[in-house]
Amino acid sequence: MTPDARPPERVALVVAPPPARSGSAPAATPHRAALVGAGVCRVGTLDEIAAEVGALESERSPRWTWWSAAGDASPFVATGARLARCWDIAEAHRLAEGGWEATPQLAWAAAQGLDLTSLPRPPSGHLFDLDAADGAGGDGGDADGALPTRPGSPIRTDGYLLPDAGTAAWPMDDARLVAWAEAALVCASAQETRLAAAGSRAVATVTSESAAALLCVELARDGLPVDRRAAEELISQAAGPRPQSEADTRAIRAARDREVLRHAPGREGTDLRNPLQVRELLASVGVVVPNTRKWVLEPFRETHPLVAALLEWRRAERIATTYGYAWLDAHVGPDDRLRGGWTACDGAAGRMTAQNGLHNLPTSLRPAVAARPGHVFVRADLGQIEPRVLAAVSGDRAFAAATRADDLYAPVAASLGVERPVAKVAVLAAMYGQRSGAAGEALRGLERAYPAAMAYLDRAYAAGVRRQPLRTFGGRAIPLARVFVSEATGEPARRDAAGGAPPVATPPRAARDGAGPDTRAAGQTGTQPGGGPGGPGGPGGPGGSGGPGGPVEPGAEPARDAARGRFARNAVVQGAAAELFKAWAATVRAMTGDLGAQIVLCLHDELLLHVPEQAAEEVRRRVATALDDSARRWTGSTQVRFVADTSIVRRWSDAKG
DNA sequence: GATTTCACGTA
DNA sequence: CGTACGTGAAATCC
Repeated sequence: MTPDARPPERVALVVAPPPARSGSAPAATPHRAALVGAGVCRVGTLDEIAAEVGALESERSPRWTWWSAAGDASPFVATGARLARCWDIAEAHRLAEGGWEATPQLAWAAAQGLDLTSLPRPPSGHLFDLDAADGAGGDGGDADGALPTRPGSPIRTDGYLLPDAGTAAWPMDDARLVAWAEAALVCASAQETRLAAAGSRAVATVTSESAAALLCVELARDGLPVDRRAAEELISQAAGPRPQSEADTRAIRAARDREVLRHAPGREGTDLRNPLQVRELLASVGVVVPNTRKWVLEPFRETHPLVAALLEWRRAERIATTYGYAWLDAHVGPDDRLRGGWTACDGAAGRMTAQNGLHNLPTSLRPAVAARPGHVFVRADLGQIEPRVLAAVSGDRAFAAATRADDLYAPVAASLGVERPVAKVAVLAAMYGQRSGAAGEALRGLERAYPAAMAYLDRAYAAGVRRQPLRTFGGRAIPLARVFVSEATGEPARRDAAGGAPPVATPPRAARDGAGPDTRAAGQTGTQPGGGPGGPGGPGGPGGSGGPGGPVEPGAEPARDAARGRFARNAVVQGAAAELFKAWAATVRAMTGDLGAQIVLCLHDELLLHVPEQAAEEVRRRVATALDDSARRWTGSTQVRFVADTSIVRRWSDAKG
């Protein structure tokens, strides 16, 4: 199909944001779009531009370039357009700079090498913005007095973008729309130049991350096919029949509660949804626990019938509240598709995320995910992806040799002279951090057998502790400045709201500007924790550079430091696995679209495709081929083998490999 | 009304 | 055998 080997031409595709809403009027859909590049410059209605997009796609297959897929590609995806190659400026920015915020203003400034700490912000007050939309509707500058370089341009004389360019507060006429598209071209090119200069494989990563972001828009559009009647049946088994009224709801709830409370005479008033009261309830029957979590209670199952009843109650309550009828009604459309928002990368290591239960649907409900008549699912799981990824990113020859086995742990066990389960635990402990050290001996064996892989993990850990810039194999910056743990327990590690940032829902960062001590001020020379893969495991010590020298910094806090170290060690593996997965998903998307296949679910190491029955075998073959192709491109070699278990099923729950 | 804590589902 | 994510209910803090 591809006519030649030249890199595809960039064509910017942008849409005007919906006009500022007046009063309580609902936000309108964008109605105009622009397309600029490859010798073409068009402005028009969405329909007009969609026709142009279709023609260009089939004739030139350009590198569609947009500020973000969600903002600019959605209207075209909605019409059913299938676009092959793209460059997503927001995703490129997230990759290069870390964190989640990726407005055009921020991405532009970073790409231009401008100081991010003095990024111009819009006037601020919300009420104020409405006035600004009218009053400053001309090409007025903002408070800084910085003016556009020329009428209609979003670029200020000081090099930054106008703070409200691209928003409803900067209403776009056709001239502005074209300038907005031209700015996207400039920004993307600058991003590419910077990424290429860094000498990494980051440019390739951006293209697959961009494809993943476009896939996310398609996933949100298409949804996951659900057998509604099967879902209702499963829910009713767990949570009882669908309530017909408020009173009915209360009665069913009370009945469920009674099954537990009858084991505690005299305490029928306990609110089972209140953990404190539950703890007291348990204490009253002699079960004294620090908290009432499932794994804490599990050992007490036989101690008192109340415990078993409570655990069963929790299971039912989970279905009733989170995955019950309300969930079904809210998120499964009239076409029997479960829909939620998707993001191409989380704020930490870069995995995909999904909302509305798409990523944490209890296995007990999975039989309800069923192919439509005339269709089947092709499901594919990557096997042992994380240790295989570690072999690739660390360049460890011996570990790479182990990946040639279908079961990687078998040769590892042989090398260490231990049983397979011991080898497995040791590898997992090495990758994820051993806190309750069990496999000490086996770990030392790993150090001897696979020194490069272990050193890679150690370097990541050290970089995390020292807050040194760190990147995944594919070039994604890992945000280390913001990881902390709650001091007391030392347990729950979380990122603060500024950086890690929730993707779609309820961004609570409304008035963020402090944003914490964002350490990416200057260079951001991210280092990978290991030597390049091509090189002979060259242990080119990254952190080196003298750095803080002493092992303990002034403000060192062991609990937090260790948590950051574990986070970093996990992130370089998990994040690289996410990169490979997305490259695979993008390749599958590209290779199977012509057969009518639709990717309907991405689950970290698993793909679910909805395909016409007669195409199933061919799709299954191509999914496997796609893995070989994307793995070879991603690793740059054939040393590390990746394996996928693929099957053709009618229900998601069928035939787990 | 927004944020935090607890709990639990997935990988 | 740890990290990450999203969700809901209740408690807590303005």
